[in-house]
Amino acid sequence: MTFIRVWPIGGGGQVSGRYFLLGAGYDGQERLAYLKMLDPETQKVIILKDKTGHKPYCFTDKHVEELRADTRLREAGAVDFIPVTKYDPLKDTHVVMTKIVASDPLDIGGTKKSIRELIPCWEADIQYHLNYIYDMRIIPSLTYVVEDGGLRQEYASDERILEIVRSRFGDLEEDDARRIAEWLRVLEADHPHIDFVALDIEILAETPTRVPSYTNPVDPVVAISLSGTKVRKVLMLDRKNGYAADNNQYVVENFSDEKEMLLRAFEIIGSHPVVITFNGDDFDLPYLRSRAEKLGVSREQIPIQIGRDSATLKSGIHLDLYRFFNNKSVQVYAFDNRYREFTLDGISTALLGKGKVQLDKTLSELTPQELADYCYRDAEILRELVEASDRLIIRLMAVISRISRMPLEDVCRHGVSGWIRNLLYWELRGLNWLIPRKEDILNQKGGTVTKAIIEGKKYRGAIVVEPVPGIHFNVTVLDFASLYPSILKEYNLSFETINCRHDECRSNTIPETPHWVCRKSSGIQSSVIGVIRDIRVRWYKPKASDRTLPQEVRGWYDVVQKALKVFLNASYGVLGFEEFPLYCPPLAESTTAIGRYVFMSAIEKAKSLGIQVIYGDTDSIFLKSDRPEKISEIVSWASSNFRLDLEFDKIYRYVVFSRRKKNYLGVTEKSVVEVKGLTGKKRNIPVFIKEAFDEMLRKLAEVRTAEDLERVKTEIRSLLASWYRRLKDRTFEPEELAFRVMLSKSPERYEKTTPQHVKAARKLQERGVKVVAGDIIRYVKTKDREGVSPVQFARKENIDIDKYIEYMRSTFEQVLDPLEMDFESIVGATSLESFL
DNA sequence: ACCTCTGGCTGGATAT
DNA sequence: ATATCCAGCCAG
Repeated sequence: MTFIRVWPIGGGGQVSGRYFLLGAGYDGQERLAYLKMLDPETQKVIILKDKTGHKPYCFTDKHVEELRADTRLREAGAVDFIPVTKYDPLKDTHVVMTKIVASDPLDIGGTKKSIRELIPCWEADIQYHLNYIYDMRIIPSLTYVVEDGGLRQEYASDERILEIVRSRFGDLEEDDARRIAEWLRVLEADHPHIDFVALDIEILAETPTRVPSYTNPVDPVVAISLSGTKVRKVLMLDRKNGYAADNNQYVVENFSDEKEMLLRAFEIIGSHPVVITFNGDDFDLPYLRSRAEKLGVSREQIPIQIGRDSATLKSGIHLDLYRFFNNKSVQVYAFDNRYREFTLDGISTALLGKGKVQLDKTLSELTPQELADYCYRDAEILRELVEASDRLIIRLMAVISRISRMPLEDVCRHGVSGWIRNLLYWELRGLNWLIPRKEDILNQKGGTVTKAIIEGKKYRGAIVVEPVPGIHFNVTVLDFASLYPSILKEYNLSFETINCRHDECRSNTIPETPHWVCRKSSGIQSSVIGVIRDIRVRWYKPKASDRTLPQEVRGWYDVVQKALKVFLNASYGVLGFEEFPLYCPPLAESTTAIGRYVFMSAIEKAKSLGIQVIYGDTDSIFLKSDRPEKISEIVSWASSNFRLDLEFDKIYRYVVFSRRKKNYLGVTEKSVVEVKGLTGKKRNIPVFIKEAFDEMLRKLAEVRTAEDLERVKTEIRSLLASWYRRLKDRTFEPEELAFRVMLSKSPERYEKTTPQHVKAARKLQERGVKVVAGDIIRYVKTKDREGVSPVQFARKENIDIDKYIEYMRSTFEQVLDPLEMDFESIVGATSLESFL
C-alpha cells in the first residue's frame, strides 16, 4: 500500500514519479472529480475518484458569518470552513477569506441545489472568482491510497538540481535558481511509453447522400478499424459474404451481428489507455455510443461518454487529433506549416507522404476487401502520424501538458490561450494570489491609447522600415532574440505591475503612452515568461543542437525547445486577446511601444555609426557595412543599454528588394535562397507558376557577384520566355494552373462578396460535391461568365490564358523590377519570335 | 468551441 | 473609371 501525493495535479506530469497523469475532471453528472493515471509498467489506467463530490469555494469574511448561520449547508453534509489568506494583486493587499468545501449540488431536503443558487451573493458581491474546477486540482488534501503502488523512480534531490542549475546558468538570485530548478524538475521527467490504439469507423447509409448522424443512428456500422501498439485489425460486419482472408497488414474479424461487433470494439477500446481518432469527438465515438444504445447495449457496457463538445472514455483517455492539428500553434511551430488542410488526407499526405485510399465508387459498391482496406488505411495513417518522428505528437502533447499544468486530454482540445491561462492560474494559485476577474483588470488598468495603423485594430503594433529598392550585396541581418517576451521580462510587465497603485512608480513610464510600470515588486507574468525564456535559451536550445548527445535525446530536447517557443510567442499575443481571462490592453500596447522604441533606437544607432539601414521589420534590421566591428558595436550597445540580445542572424550574399514591405529575396552565404512574402512563394498559387518561379530562384542562387548577375539575367529571360510559350501553346494540364484557396467558412455564409474560390465551390455543390469550411478549393480561371471553374470540371480550351499571363507578370515583376528587367519586353520578344 | 497579436501585400468584388 | 472593401496569405 502506497500513499501517493498527487503533484502536480493537473500537471500532466508525475504522480510520485510512477504514474503518468492522463486526464482529470468531472464525470457526466459534474459531481465527481477524477484523475486518470497511467501505470507505465502495466499500461493499466488507475482512476481516482473524489467520492465526496466536494468543491471548494472562497468567500470574503463578510459573507462567512451568514454562511455559517445557514444550517442548510451543514444539514446537506460535508462542509468545511477553512480560513485562508490570499494576496490581492490588484489592490496590493492581503485578504482574509474562508474556503468552504461543500458537495455541489447540495442535497437540501431531497432536492438538489447548486451552491450558486443557495448563496445569492455569489454573483453580486464576491470580488473575485476562483475557478473551482482548477482550484480542485491543487487542493493538498487530494491524497489517495492505491493498493499496489510502490515508488520506483527516484528523482534528483532539490539540492542536486539546484547545483546543476547554478553551474549551467551562472550567477543567479536564490529565487531565480529555485524557480528554474522547479521547471527543470517537471520538464526533465521521463516520458513513459503509452500504449494506444487508433480507431476509425465506416457507416453504410441506406442512401449515399445521407450524412450519418449520431443523434439518429439509423445506419449500421459496417467496419471498425483499429491500429495501435498492440492490435492491427478490422472488425467487419459480415453482410453477404464476409472478407475472411487475412493479409500481412491487419487481421479481419467478421461478425454477423452488429451488436457483437460493437462489443468487441468496446473491449479493445477498454484495454487501451489512449484511443486516437480523427474527429472522434464529433463523430466516431458519439456514433458508436448512440448506435450501441439503439441496438440495446446497456450503458455500463459502453466505455464512451459524451460531453458537450467532446467524447471521453470511462477507462482511458481519448485524443482527437483533428482538434490538435487544427491548433494554429501546433500547425506553425511544431510542424513548420507543412500541412495546410485540416483533413486526415491533407495532413497525412503532407507529413507522411501517404494519403487515404482514393475511392471511385460509393461505400456500398465496395467489395468486402476494398472496404476493409479503405477503413484500415485511416486507422493506419493515424497510427503512423502518432508514431512519426519518434512519437513526436505524444511527446509534444506531454511537454505542453507539463508546461501548462494541464492533462493530456485537455491539451489536445485547447488552444494556446487555454494553455497559457492554465499555466498562469497555476502560478497564481501556487502563490496564493486571488485571480482577478477580467472586468476588474479592465476597470483598474484601462484601455489602449495608441492608434493602430490598420483600421479596426485595437492598438499600435510594430514598425516596418521602408526598404531601399534594388539589389544589395553583402547585407548583415541582426535581430532581437524573442523581442516581445524579452521585453515582458526585462521591463517587469505584468497585469498587476502595469499602472500600479504606487505614486512613486508613476515616473517609470512607457514611451508613447501614459502608462507606467511598478518598481517595487516583480510582475508575475514577467517572471514566468522570463523563466521560460531562460530555460529555453540556456538549456533546451543548446542541448537540442549539442552533437555530443545521441540523436534521439537531441530530438527530445528539440521538442521541448519548440514547445517553449510556442508559449513565448503567444505570451504577448494573449495580452491583447479579448477572451483571455487576464486580458490587459495597456499591457499589450506597452509591449509593442517598448518594442518600437528599442527598434528605432537600434536603427538610429546604426545610422550614427555610418551604417546604411536597408530594411527592418519589428525586431530585425538589415545593414550594409563592410566593417564588422561596427556591427559588433551595435550588438554590445543593445545589451548594455537595454539588456536585450541583439543577435547576429545571417549575412546575405545579396538581397533583392522591391518597394514593398515584407517582400524580399535573399541569398545567404551558403547559396540558400530565402524568399519572404513574394507571390511566387505563396502556396495557393498554381504549380505552373510556382515551378517557373522556383526555377528562377535556382538560377539566382548561383549569383555571387555583379558579373554573375548579368549572365543569370540572360538565363532568366530565356527561362521566362519558354514558360510563357508553354502557356501560349497550352502545353499544360488544367491541374497545373489551379489556384488552391481555403474556404474559411461554408459557401453560403459568404454574404458581402463572392470571391473566386467561393464561386468555384458553389459550382462544385451544384454538381453534388460536398463542400465544407476548411476545404481547399482548386479552381482555374476561365473565359466563361463566372470566370472560374473547379479544376475537376475544367477543360483546357476554356482556360483564360491572358489572365494567367497577367498573374505571371505580377508574380515575376516583384523580382524583375529591382533587377531592372522588364517582363513585357521578355514576353514581347517571344511573341515577335513566334510571329516571324 | 474556428480564436495570441498587428502590419502588409494581393486580386477581385462591389460601391460610387 | 475609380475608390473602397473583402478575403486570403504571409512576416514578424
